Amino acid sequence: MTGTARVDTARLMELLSVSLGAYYGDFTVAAASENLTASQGKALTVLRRGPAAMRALANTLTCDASNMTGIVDRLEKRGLVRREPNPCDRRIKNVLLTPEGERVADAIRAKMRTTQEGLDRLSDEERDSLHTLLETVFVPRPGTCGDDV
Amino acid sequence: MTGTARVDTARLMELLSVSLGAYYGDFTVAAASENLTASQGKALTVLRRGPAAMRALANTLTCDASNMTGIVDRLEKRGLVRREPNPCDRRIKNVLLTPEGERVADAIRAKMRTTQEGLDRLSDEERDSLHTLLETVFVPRPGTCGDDV
DNA sequence: TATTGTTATACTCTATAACTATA
DNA sequence: TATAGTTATAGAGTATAACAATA
Repeated sequence: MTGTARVDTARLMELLSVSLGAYYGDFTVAAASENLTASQGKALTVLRRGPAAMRALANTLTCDASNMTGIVDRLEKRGLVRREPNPCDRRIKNVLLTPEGERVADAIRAKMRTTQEGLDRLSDEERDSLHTLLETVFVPRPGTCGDDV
Repeated sequence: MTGTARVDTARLMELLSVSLGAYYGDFTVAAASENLTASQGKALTVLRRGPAAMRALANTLTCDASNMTGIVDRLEKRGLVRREPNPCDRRIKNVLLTPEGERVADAIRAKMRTTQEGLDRLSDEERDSLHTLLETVFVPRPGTCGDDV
Protein backbone atom coordinates (compact mmCIF):
# COMPACT_ATOMS: atom_id res chain seq x y z
CA MET A 1 0.00 0.00 0.00
CA THR A 2 1.15 3.51 -0.73
CA GLY A 3 -1.45 4.72 1.73
CA THR A 4 0.61 7.50 3.28
CA ALA A 5 1.36 10.32 0.89
CA ARG A 6 3.82 12.64 2.58
CA VAL A 7 2.10 15.80 3.88
CA ASP A 8 4.75 18.50 3.76
CA THR A 9 5.23 21.15 6.43
CA ALA A 10 4.12 24.01 4.19
CA ARG A 11 0.79 22.32 3.55
CA LEU A 12 0.25 21.61 7.24
CA MET A 13 1.11 25.21 8.12
CA GLU A 14 -1.37 26.42 5.52
CA LEU A 15 -4.08 24.16 6.93
CA LEU A 16 -3.29 25.34 10.45
CA SER A 17 -3.70 28.91 9.20
CA VAL A 18 -7.13 28.12 7.76
CA SER A 19 -8.13 26.23 10.90
CA LEU A 20 -7.04 29.05 13.17
CA GLY A 21 -8.93 31.53 11.01
CA ALA A 22 -12.11 29.49 11.31
CA TYR A 23 -11.70 29.00 15.06
CA TYR A 24 -10.85 32.67 15.62
CA GLY A 25 -13.85 33.79 13.57
CA ASP A 26 -16.15 31.55 15.57
CA PHE A 27 -14.63 32.83 18.80
CA THR A 28 -14.86 36.50 17.79
CA VAL A 29 -18.56 36.20 16.94
CA ALA A 30 -19.24 34.37 20.21
CA ALA A 31 -17.39 37.01 22.25
CA ALA A 32 -19.19 39.83 20.42
CA SER A 33 -22.53 38.26 21.32
CA GLU A 34 -21.54 38.82 24.96
CA ASN A 35 -20.50 42.42 24.13
CA LEU A 36 -16.83 41.58 24.49
CA THR A 37 -13.93 42.25 22.14
CA ALA A 38 -11.79 39.33 21.02
CA SER A 39 -8.99 40.36 23.41
CA GLN A 40 -11.37 40.60 26.34
CA GLY A 41 -12.83 37.22 25.46
CA LYS A 42 -9.37 35.70 25.20
CA ALA A 43 -8.45 37.05 28.62
CA LEU A 44 -11.56 35.48 30.15
CA THR A 45 -10.80 32.17 28.42
CA VAL A 46 -7.25 32.12 29.76
CA LEU A 47 -8.38 33.06 33.27
CA ARG A 48 -10.94 30.23 33.18
CA ARG A 49 -7.94 27.92 33.70
CA GLY A 50 -7.08 29.76 36.92
CA PRO A 51 -5.81 33.11 38.31
CA ALA A 52 -2.79 34.72 36.68
CA ALA A 53 -0.52 37.69 37.32
CA MET A 54 -0.87 40.67 34.98
CA ARG A 55 2.43 39.93 33.28
CA ALA A 56 1.78 36.20 32.85
CA LEU A 57 -1.56 37.10 31.28
CA ALA A 58 0.16 39.46 28.85
CA ASN A 59 2.65 36.75 27.92
CA THR A 60 -0.11 34.25 27.25
CA LEU A 61 -2.02 36.76 25.11
CA THR A 62 1.19 37.68 23.25
CA CYS A 63 0.89 41.37 23.98
CA ASP A 64 2.89 43.93 25.92
CA ALA A 65 2.32 44.08 29.68
CA SER A 66 1.16 47.69 29.42
CA ASN A 67 -1.87 46.57 27.41
CA MET A 68 -3.19 44.36 30.17
CA THR A 69 -3.92 47.33 32.41
CA GLY A 70 -6.60 48.66 30.09
CA ILE A 71 -8.06 45.27 29.20
CA VAL A 72 -8.33 44.20 32.84
CA ASP A 73 -9.64 47.66 33.80
CA ARG A 74 -12.57 47.24 31.41
CA LEU A 75 -13.30 43.68 32.50
CA GLU A 76 -13.12 44.74 36.13
CA LYS A 77 -15.47 47.67 35.50
CA ARG A 78 -18.02 45.15 34.18
CA GLY A 79 -17.56 42.91 37.20
CA LEU A 80 -16.10 39.98 35.24
CA VAL A 81 -12.67 39.89 36.93
CA ARG A 82 -10.99 41.34 39.98
CA ARG A 83 -7.43 42.13 41.02
CA GLU A 84 -5.98 40.61 44.15
CA PRO A 85 -2.63 41.47 45.74
CA ASN A 86 -0.10 38.67 46.02
CA PRO A 87 0.99 38.41 49.67
CA CYS A 88 4.30 36.73 48.74
CA ASP A 89 5.42 39.47 46.36
CA ARG A 90 3.72 42.80 46.75
CA ARG A 91 4.67 43.88 43.25
CA ILE A 92 2.40 41.22 41.79
CA LYS A 93 -1.35 41.45 41.26
CA ASN A 94 -3.25 38.29 40.53
CA VAL A 95 -6.30 38.54 38.29
CA LEU A 96 -9.19 36.14 38.82
CA LEU A 97 -12.65 35.61 37.41
CA THR A 98 -15.73 36.57 39.40
CA PRO A 99 -18.64 34.11 39.32
CA GLU A 100 -20.19 36.32 36.62
CA GLY A 101 -16.88 36.17 34.71
CA GLU A 102 -16.96 32.39 34.86
CA ARG A 103 -20.52 32.40 33.58
CA VAL A 104 -19.60 34.63 30.61
CA ALA A 105 -16.46 32.61 29.80
CA ASP A 106 -18.55 29.42 29.71
CA ALA A 107 -21.22 31.16 27.62
CA ILE A 108 -18.63 32.12 24.98
CA ARG A 109 -17.44 28.54 24.67
CA ALA A 110 -21.02 27.26 24.48
CA LYS A 111 -21.78 29.65 21.63
CA MET A 112 -18.94 28.40 19.42
CA ARG A 113 -21.31 26.21 17.45
CA THR A 114 -19.30 26.01 14.24
CA THR A 115 -16.26 24.60 15.99
CA GLN A 116 -18.33 22.23 18.12
CA GLU A 117 -20.16 20.92 15.08
CA GLY A 118 -16.80 20.35 13.42
CA LEU A 119 -15.65 18.28 16.39
CA ASP A 120 -18.93 16.37 16.34
CA ARG A 121 -17.94 14.99 12.92
CA LEU A 122 -15.17 12.97 14.58
CA SER A 123 -15.50 9.47 15.98
CA ASP A 124 -14.27 8.72 19.49
CA GLU A 125 -11.03 7.33 18.10
CA GLU A 126 -10.51 10.40 15.95
CA ARG A 127 -11.13 12.73 18.86
CA ASP A 128 -8.58 10.85 20.90
CA SER A 129 -6.11 11.01 18.02
CA LEU A 130 -6.60 14.75 17.50
CA HIS A 131 -6.09 15.33 21.19
CA THR A 132 -2.81 13.44 21.20
CA LEU A 133 -1.51 15.14 18.07
CA LEU A 134 -2.32 18.67 19.24
CA GLU A 135 -0.62 17.98 22.55
CA THR A 136 2.47 16.70 20.77
CA VAL A 137 2.71 19.71 18.49
CA PHE A 138 1.62 22.60 20.70
CA VAL A 139 1.98 21.70 24.36
CA PRO A 140 5.60 22.19 25.41
CA ARG A 141 7.02 19.17 27.17
CA PRO A 142 8.26 19.77 30.72
CA GLY A 143 12.00 19.98 30.67
CA THR A 144 12.15 22.92 28.31
CA CYS A 145 10.91 25.64 30.63
CA GLY A 146 8.44 25.35 33.45
CA ASP A 147 7.58 29.03 33.85
CA ASP A 148 6.01 31.59 31.62
CA VAL A 149 7.74 33.06 28.59
CA MET B 1 -8.57 -3.12 26.37
CA THR B 2 -10.03 0.19 27.41
CA GLY B 3 -7.55 1.89 25.10
CA THR B 4 -9.81 4.73 24.02
CA ALA B 5 -10.89 6.93 26.88
CA ARG B 6 -13.57 9.28 25.63
CA VAL B 7 -12.17 12.79 25.06
CA ASP B 8 -15.09 15.11 25.69
CA THR B 9 -15.85 18.18 23.63
CA ALA B 10 -15.03 20.64 26.41
CA ARG B 11 -11.54 19.18 26.75
CA LEU B 12 -10.94 19.29 23.01
CA MET B 13 -12.17 22.88 22.83
CA GLU B 14 -9.79 23.78 25.65
CA LEU B 15 -6.88 22.11 23.87
CA LEU B 16 -7.79 23.84 20.62
CA SER B 17 -7.79 27.13 22.47
CA VAL B 18 -4.31 26.48 23.84
CA SER B 19 -3.00 25.14 20.51
CA LEU B 20 -4.31 27.95 18.37
CA GLY B 21 -3.18 30.46 20.99
CA ALA B 22 0.33 29.09 20.64
CA TYR B 23 0.07 29.23 16.85
CA TYR B 24 -1.25 32.80 16.99
CA GLY B 25 1.56 33.88 19.31
CA ASP B 26 4.14 32.36 17.00
CA PHE B 27 2.49 34.11 14.05
CA THR B 28 2.28 37.49 15.80
CA VAL B 29 5.97 37.45 16.69
CA ALA B 30 6.90 36.44 13.13
CA ALA B 31 4.77 39.23 11.64
CA ALA B 32 6.24 41.78 14.06
CA SER B 33 9.74 40.80 12.96
CA GLU B 34 8.71 42.00 9.50
CA ASN B 35 7.29 45.20 11.02
CA LEU B 36 3.72 44.10 10.41
CA THR B 37 0.76 43.96 12.76
CA ALA B 38 -1.06 40.66 13.20
CA SER B 39 -3.94 41.88 11.01
CA GLN B 40 -1.59 42.98 8.25
CA GLY B 41 0.23 39.65 8.43
CA LYS B 42 -3.07 37.77 8.32
CA ALA B 43 -4.11 39.70 5.21
CA LEU B 44 -0.85 38.80 3.47
CA THR B 45 -1.26 35.15 4.46
CA VAL B 46 -4.79 35.01 3.05
CA LEU B 47 -3.75 36.76 -0.16
CA ARG B 48 -0.92 34.25 -0.59
CA ARG B 49 -3.66 31.81 -1.61
CA GLY B 50 -4.70 34.17 -4.42
CA PRO B 51 -6.30 37.58 -5.12
CA ALA B 52 -9.47 38.52 -3.28
CA ALA B 53 -12.02 41.31 -3.36
CA MET B 54 -11.99 43.75 -0.45
CA ARG B 55 -15.22 42.37 0.97
CA ALA B 56 -14.21 38.73 0.65
CA LEU B 57 -10.98 39.61 2.45
CA ALA B 58 -12.92 41.25 5.27
CA ASN B 59 -15.15 38.19 5.58
CA THR B 60 -12.15 35.87 5.80
CA LEU B 61 -10.51 38.06 8.44
CA THR B 62 -13.80 38.28 10.37
CA CYS B 63 -13.84 42.06 10.42
CA ASP B 64 -16.08 44.76 9.01
CA ALA B 65 -15.52 45.73 5.37
CA SER B 66 -14.70 49.30 6.40
CA ASN B 67 -11.58 48.06 8.20
CA MET B 68 -10.04 46.60 5.08
CA THR B 69 -9.63 50.03 3.50
CA GLY B 70 -7.09 51.13 6.10
CA ILE B 71 -5.31 47.77 6.32
CA VAL B 72 -4.93 47.51 2.54
CA ASP B 73 -3.98 51.21 2.34
CA ARG B 74 -1.01 50.61 4.67
CA LEU B 75 0.06 47.43 2.91
CA GLU B 76 -0.20 49.21 -0.45
CA LYS B 77 1.81 52.16 0.83
CA ARG B 78 4.59 49.69 1.67
CA GLY B 79 4.37 48.10 -1.75
CA LEU B 80 3.22 44.69 -0.48
CA VAL B 81 -0.17 44.59 -2.22
CA ARG B 82 -1.97 46.47 -4.96
CA ARG B 83 -5.61 47.08 -5.91
CA GLU B 84 -6.88 46.10 -9.31
CA PRO B 85 -10.29 46.96 -10.78
CA ASN B 86 -12.52 44.04 -11.69
CA PRO B 87 -13.55 44.45 -15.35
CA CYS B 88 -16.70 42.34 -14.89
CA ASP B 89 -18.08 44.42 -12.01
CA ARG B 90 -16.67 47.89 -11.68
CA ARG B 91 -17.74 48.14 -8.05
CA ILE B 92 -15.26 45.42 -7.10
CA LYS B 93 -11.55 45.90 -6.45
CA ASN B 94 -9.36 42.83 -6.32
CA VAL B 95 -6.37 42.91 -4.01
CA LEU B 96 -3.25 40.97 -4.92
CA LEU B 97 0.24 40.53 -3.57
CA THR B 98 3.20 42.20 -5.23
CA PRO B 99 6.38 40.09 -5.60
CA GLU B 100 7.66 41.85 -2.47
CA GLY B 101 4.39 40.98 -0.72
CA GLU B 102 4.87 37.33 -1.65
CA ARG B 103 8.40 37.45 -0.29
CA VAL B 104 7.25 38.90 3.04
CA ALA B 105 4.36 36.43 3.34
CA ASP B 106 6.78 33.55 2.81
CA ALA B 107 9.23 35.08 5.28
CA ILE B 108 6.58 35.19 7.99
CA ARG B 109 5.77 31.53 7.53
CA ALA B 110 9.46 30.63 7.53
CA LYS B 111 9.98 32.45 10.84
CA MET B 112 7.31 30.45 12.68
CA ARG B 113 9.93 28.21 14.19
CA THR B 114 8.00 27.09 17.27
CA THR B 115 5.12 25.73 15.21
CA GLN B 116 7.43 24.11 12.68
CA GLU B 117 9.43 22.42 15.41
CA GLY B 118 6.17 21.13 16.88
CA LEU B 119 5.21 19.64 13.53
CA ASP B 120 8.68 18.11 13.21
CA ARG B 121 7.88 15.92 16.23
CA LEU B 122 5.29 14.04 14.16
CA SER B 123 5.93 10.99 12.02
CA ASP B 124 4.72 10.91 8.43
CA GLU B 125 1.66 8.92 9.47
CA GLU B 126 0.88 11.38 12.24
CA ARG B 127 1.21 14.35 9.90
CA ASP B 128 -1.19 12.71 7.51
CA SER B 129 -3.60 12.01 10.34
CA LEU B 130 -3.46 15.59 11.66
CA HIS B 131 -4.07 16.90 8.16
CA THR B 132 -7.16 14.75 7.72
CA LEU B 133 -8.56 15.60 11.14
CA LEU B 134 -8.10 19.37 10.75
CA GLU B 135 -9.78 19.25 7.36
CA THR B 136 -12.69 17.32 8.79
CA VAL B 137 -13.20 19.74 11.65
CA PHE B 138 -12.46 23.13 10.07
CA VAL B 139 -12.81 22.95 6.31
CA PRO B 140 -16.48 23.22 5.36
CA ARG B 141 -17.61 20.47 3.01
CA PRO B 142 -18.92 21.62 -0.36
CA GLY B 143 -22.67 21.34 -0.36
CA THR B 144 -23.18 23.70 2.55
CA CYS B 145 -22.26 26.96 0.86
CA GLY B 146 -19.79 27.47 -1.94
CA ASP B 147 -19.30 31.20 -1.61
CA ASP B 148 -17.76 33.46 0.96
CA VAL B 149 -19.15 34.54 4.38
C1' DT C 1 20.11 46.43 39.97
C1' DA C 2 16.09 43.94 38.20
C1' DT C 3 11.10 43.23 38.04
C1' DT C 4 5.86 44.33 38.40
C1' DG C 5 2.39 47.11 37.26
C1' DT C 6 1.01 51.58 35.69
C1' DT C 7 0.81 55.89 32.89
C1' DA C 8 1.46 58.76 28.65
C1' DT C 9 1.77 58.77 23.81
C1' DA C 10 1.12 57.64 19.06
C1' DC C 11 -0.49 54.50 15.86
C1' DT C 12 -3.47 50.61 14.43
C1' DC C 13 -7.68 47.92 14.68
C1' DT C 14 -12.64 47.72 15.04
C1' DA C 15 -17.75 48.52 14.44
C1' DT C 16 -21.33 51.80 13.22
C1' DA C 17 -23.33 54.97 10.22
C1' DA C 18 -23.49 57.65 6.09
C1' DC C 19 -21.89 58.36 1.49
C1' DT C 20 -20.66 57.45 -3.78
C1' DA C 21 -20.57 54.58 -7.66
C1' DT C 22 -22.24 50.67 -9.82
C1' DA C 23 -25.40 46.70 -10.55
C1' DT D 1 -33.38 48.53 -4.54
C1' DA D 2 -29.17 46.22 -3.36
C1' DT D 3 -24.15 45.81 -3.20
C1' DA D 4 -18.81 47.20 -3.18
C1' DG D 5 -15.85 50.24 -1.44
C1' DT D 6 -14.83 54.43 1.07
C1' DT D 7 -14.97 58.01 4.71
C1' DA D 8 -15.79 59.85 9.40
C1' DT D 9 -16.02 58.86 14.08
C1' DA D 10 -15.39 56.87 18.62
C1' DG D 11 -13.76 53.25 21.41
C1' DA D 12 -10.47 49.52 22.03
C1' DG D 13 -5.97 47.23 21.16
C1' DT D 14 -0.91 47.76 20.61
C1' DA D 15 4.19 48.86 21.38
C1' DT D 16 7.46 52.13 23.25
C1' DA D 17 9.29 54.77 26.82
C1' DA D 18 9.30 56.44 31.41
C1' DC D 19 7.87 56.01 36.18
C1' DA D 20 6.97 54.32 41.32
C1' DA D 21 6.96 50.45 44.35
C1' DT D 22 9.01 46.31 45.56
C1' DA D 23 12.41 42.52 45.37
